Amino acid sequence: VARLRRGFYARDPVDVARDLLGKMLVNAMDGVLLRGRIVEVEAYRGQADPGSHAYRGPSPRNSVMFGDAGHLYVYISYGIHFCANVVTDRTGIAGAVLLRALEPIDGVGEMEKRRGPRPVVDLCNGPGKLCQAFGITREQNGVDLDTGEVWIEDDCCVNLKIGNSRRIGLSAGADLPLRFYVTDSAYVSRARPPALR
DNA sequence: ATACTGATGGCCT
DNA sequence: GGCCATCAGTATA
Repeated sequence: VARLRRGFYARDPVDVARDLLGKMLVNAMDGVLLRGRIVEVEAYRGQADPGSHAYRGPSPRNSVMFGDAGHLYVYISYGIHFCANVVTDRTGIAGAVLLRALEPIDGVGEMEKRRGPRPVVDLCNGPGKLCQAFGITREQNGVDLDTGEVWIEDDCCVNLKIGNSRRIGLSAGADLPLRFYVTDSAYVSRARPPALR
């Protein structure tokens, strides 16, 4: 049970994405310890990835994607929800991994309080849902996972069967197979992933 | 089971 | 003005 360090994140986003499956997202911001196992992610590149926020170069919104690896990139989705990414790759090279679904482990009561009463399986099975359950907002944009009150730790979870599909909800870059998920998990955002084409 | 829709902020051309 | 890396609700089968 050790916090992942910056070196883990400072690699190609596809490698980081695959290696994040099975790890624990931890939030100690509010005095309650929230913990969830990462079961679904998507990799985003910068230039060369038309589905990425960084495709057209740096901007005020995407600037943390171009910064040091191991920081959170949080943005507002559809004006209502938040989505949380982990910044990857070398400084100056944009790359990120979107956290799409978690299996709730610790602090389930607190998550239910924030999400409203519903089945545990529906607490964190989507990028906006897990941000709501964990209390992640625009305020956490740029938080350092290496030193901050939010981090990811290794849970020694080996033997995972990893599935691969197109990314969800995109038009540009929709054909790239950059979504990864734990095949047997009931906590992913969709039972049937979009076909690879 | 799939299909649509409204909510709603901010970034983009 | 148009377009989203979404979600919960409603409708139709």
